[in-house]
Amino acid sequence: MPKATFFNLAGEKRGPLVEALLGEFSTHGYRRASLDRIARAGGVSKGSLYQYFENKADMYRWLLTQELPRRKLAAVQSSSVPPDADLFQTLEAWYLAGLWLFVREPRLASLGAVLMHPSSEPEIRSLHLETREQTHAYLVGMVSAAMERGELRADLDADLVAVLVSKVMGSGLSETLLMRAGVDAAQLAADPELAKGLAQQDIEGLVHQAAEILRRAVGTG
Amino acid sequence: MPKATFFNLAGEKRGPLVEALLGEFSTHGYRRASLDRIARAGGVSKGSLYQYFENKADMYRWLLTQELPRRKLAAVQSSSVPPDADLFQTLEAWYLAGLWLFVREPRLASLGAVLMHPSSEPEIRSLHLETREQTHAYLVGMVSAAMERGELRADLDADLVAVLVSKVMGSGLSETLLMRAGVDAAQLAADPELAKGLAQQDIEGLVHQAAEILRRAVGTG
DNA sequence: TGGTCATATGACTGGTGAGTCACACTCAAG
DNA sequence: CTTGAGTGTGACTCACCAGTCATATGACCA
Repeated sequence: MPKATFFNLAGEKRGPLVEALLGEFSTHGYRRASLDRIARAGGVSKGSLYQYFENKADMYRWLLTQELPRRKLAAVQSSSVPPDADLFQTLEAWYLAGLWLFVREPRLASLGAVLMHPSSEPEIRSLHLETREQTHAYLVGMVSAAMERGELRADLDADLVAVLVSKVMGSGLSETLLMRAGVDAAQLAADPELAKGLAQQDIEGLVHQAAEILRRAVGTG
Repeated sequence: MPKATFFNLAGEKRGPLVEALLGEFSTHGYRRASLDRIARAGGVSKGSLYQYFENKADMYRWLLTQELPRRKLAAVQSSSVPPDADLFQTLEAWYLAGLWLFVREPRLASLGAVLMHPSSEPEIRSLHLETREQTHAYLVGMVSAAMERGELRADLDADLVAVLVSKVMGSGLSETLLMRAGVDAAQLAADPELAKGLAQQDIEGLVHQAAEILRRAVGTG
C-alpha cells in the first residue's frame, strides 16, 4: 500500500507522477519498467518515490488495483445496460465498452489486458492470479444467475461457461480487434495515436457477432 | 541460429544442456532466465554457451521454434485422428493431446502457453508475435476448408472463428484444467510432480464438452 | 615431438537498476 | 529566531547478469 505521503500529495504534483507510472508500466511491463524513468517523467526524485511507495511492486499493485479500476469505471460509465437485458445483451454492452477503452485509453486497456495473463515475475504473480480468480468468480456468478433465469442450457458447467465468456468476449475480441488494425497492445500503449486505426473497425459489429455466437453456443432454444 | 559447434555436440553432452535450457526458460521466463544457471545445470561453462549460440535470444528462439515443436510432435503423435473426422472431431483429438502434454511434459506445455502471449521483451517480441500469426493462419485455413465442406455456418467470419477456436480449445481449456487442479503453469514447470493433480481431472470430458459447445456455436444444423 | 585447429573455461567487464542514506529544504509551532 | 517533523534529493551501494577474452586442453596430423 502506498504511504500517507503519497495521498497527501497535491494534485498538480500527483497527477504527473501517476501519468508517469501509467505510461511506464503500460509500455514496458513490470520488469522492464525503470524507476529512474518514472521519477524523471513524473518530475520527482527517485528518493521521493520511496517516500510515496514501499517499493516497485507497491507502485504496480496500487496502479493496477486502485487507479486502473477507478479510471476504467469512469471511462465506461456512459454505457448503460437496460434493466431487462439478458446475459448476452449485458455481456455485449459490457465488453463493447471495454473495447472502446482501447480506442480512448489505450494505456489503461493494455494494462488491463496484461493483468489477465499469468506473470512470471514472483513479486506480482499473486496479483495477476488473484485478479483472474476474482474476474472468474464474478463471471461464474453472472452465469449461474442467468442459468436460474433459464437463459442458459442447464446441463452446462458454469465454470466452463465463465471461462468461455472471458476468453471469447475478453481476450478473444480485443486481440481480434488489434490484429485487424495491425497493431500490438504494447505499441498502442507507447503511441496512443495508433488508436485511430482501431476506431475505423466495425467494433459494434464485431462484438455483436461474438455475443450471438455465444448465445448460440450456450443459450437456450 | 545456433552455431555448428552446437550441432556437433555428442548426445551425452547436448542432452543435459538442452534439459537445462528447457528447465530454466520454462520456470523463469525469458528475462529472468540466467545464463549462469543454465551453464551450471547443463554441465557446461558459460563461455561454451557462446560457442554454441549467438546470444540469449538465440537460445530461446532455438528452443521454442525447433526443439519445442519437435518434442511436442513426438509427444502427441500417438493420438491419431480418423481420416473421416470433421473439424470438431479433429480439434477435439488435437487439443486433447495438447492437454495431456500438461500432464506428461509440463515444462513443454507451459513454454508453449507462454509463447502464445504477447511479450514485452523487445528481443523476443517478434518471435511471440510471429508464432501467434502462424497459428492463427493455420487455423483460418482449417476453418475455411471446413466451411467449404459445409461443416460450418457460411455466414461466419473465418478469422473470428479461428480466434474462437484458439481461445476456447487452447488457452481456455488449459487454464480451466490448471484452475481446477489448483496449480499455475509456472509452478507446474518448476515442479512437474504437481502434474499428478491434473491427471485426476476428467480431461476427456472437459475437451469433449468444449468441442460440443463449439459445434453448437458455429456448426451447421 | 611439435604444431595447428577446434573447442572449453571462468574470471572479468560494463551496464543496468532497485533500493538506501546523508544531507537539504520548508514550514508551522513554540 | 529556533526547533524539529515531514518531505525532497540524487549520488551511491549492491546484486545481478549478458557477453568477452586470454588462456588451457586435447585431438589429429606431419
